[in-house]
Amino acid sequence: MEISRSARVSGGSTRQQAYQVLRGLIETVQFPPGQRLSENELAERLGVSRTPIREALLGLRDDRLVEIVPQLGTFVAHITRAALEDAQFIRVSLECAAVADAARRAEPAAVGELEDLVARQAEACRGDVDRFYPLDDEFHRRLCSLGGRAVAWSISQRASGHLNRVRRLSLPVPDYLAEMVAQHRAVLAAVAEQDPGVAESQLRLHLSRVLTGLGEIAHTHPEYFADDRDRNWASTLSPPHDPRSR
Amino acid sequence: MEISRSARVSGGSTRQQAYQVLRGLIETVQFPPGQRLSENELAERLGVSRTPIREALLGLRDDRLVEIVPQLGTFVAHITRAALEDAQFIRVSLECAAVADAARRAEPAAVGELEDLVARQAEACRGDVDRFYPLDDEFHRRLCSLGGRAVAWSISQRASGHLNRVRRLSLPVPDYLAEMVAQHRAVLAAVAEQDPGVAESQLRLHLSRVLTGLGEIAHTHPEYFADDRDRNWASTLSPPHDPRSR
DNA sequence: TTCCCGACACTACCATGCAAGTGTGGTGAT
DNA sequence: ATCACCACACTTGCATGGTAGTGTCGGGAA
Repeated sequence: MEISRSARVSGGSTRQQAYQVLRGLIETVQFPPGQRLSENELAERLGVSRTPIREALLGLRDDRLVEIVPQLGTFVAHITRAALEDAQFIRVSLECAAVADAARRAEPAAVGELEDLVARQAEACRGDVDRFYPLDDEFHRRLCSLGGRAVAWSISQRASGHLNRVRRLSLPVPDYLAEMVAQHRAVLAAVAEQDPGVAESQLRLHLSRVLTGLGEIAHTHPEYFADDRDRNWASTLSPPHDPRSR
Repeated sequence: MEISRSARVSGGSTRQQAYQVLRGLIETVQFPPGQRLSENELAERLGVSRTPIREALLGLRDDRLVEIVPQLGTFVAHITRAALEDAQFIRVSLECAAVADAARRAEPAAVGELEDLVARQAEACRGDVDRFYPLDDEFHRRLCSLGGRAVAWSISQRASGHLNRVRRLSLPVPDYLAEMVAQHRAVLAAVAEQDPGVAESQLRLHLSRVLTGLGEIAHTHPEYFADDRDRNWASTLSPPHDPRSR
């Protein structure tokens, strides 16, 4: 897995490439939670020195994707209920606020582009499912940009490392993907009709759907999780949100 | 300004201390926007090597407080309207969502502690005004923790570097501080009455107040600001830089 | 006087060396 | 057989050296 093959296309500095590669390996669970990450070993395998590796790992630590213990080692972070709750809170808060702004400033041209994107998602459901996730991310990113809140997506994405891992662990059931597409359509329709309230509540519903399969995943892959309490994941993770707020 | 005198008390690694020191110097505008920051010079002045300085600067780049131009230099970021809007959006979105949760789970004991805190703020208004800002931060931090959303404050604080600078530039008019305290009381009252909607709208009103003096500050300190549209020298000084991918 | 151009000083990026601390496994004593 | 202990291998944190690229400034030509 040399860096030249994995992500030379992404350009940028060695540090950025290393960050992208490592983040991808962690989010796709190719580096499973708990795995030890040695600066020396990673530097050798990626064909660079320790410095950019080290700096990339510091960034991943900010994302709570790795845990660095001085003089001991660096480890891929276990999935915890607290981390998932935090990530979900950040994502819902930022993206819902962003989509509300998007609904207020909805431009027909941009909405049309998003509809095309959703149509491509519907195709990807039936074809290669690995193509769905990038389209999903692209949808949410442009939804934020639509309201002039591109920063919402960048922060949300940065904080959603744990969520992306459980998303990857979820088996891509076609029905599930079709439901995603339908929810995207619902959000987009509300945006097109310039109804911030409905757009926000629809997006909130959509985002809460990501964690529904969590209990099952925690059961099939217990070694990926670190219980910071009980294992009652699904019950507390989608708290009854007040739909009337805001 | 050796690191041993400035922040040895903060403990932690050299990198964390360097980050704290530099962030403080930037937020208090002792390092004014546009100032050049040389790794070598900072390392010498703080009495450490370039490595922890460099890593601290990378963190400050994530916070958008410095701009690193490869092979050219590192500069304290100018204050821009876009950066302020982004920071404000993040802060409002996260803290409003957090305070809504706080209102739902309001515990009388914790509310009482916050009332004590507000009382101390009222004292600080008349006394040393420099004591007000830490109390202000503490109030917002504990408000987030109250609803189990401590992460909201940590992310908000990390993103609020630009806001903290304009706060520092605002002259501490006593009336202004008194108004802050009154708004804190209003938010807290809504939380105590377990009214998420009012708590959220009151906090939104309070947070929007921070930027009211912005126009005047931009007039008295034009050199600290960079119009993010024209001004030729600014475009060459902040060239189209890699869109934060770290 | 004005303009072009080249040497220079300086930058951040990356590579590497050294030091302090921790877990482990083997060895010796009991 | 069991336990204590010590040396070793390995870790990250920090210091330092080398490299490619950029802006600056001064000298020479027009």
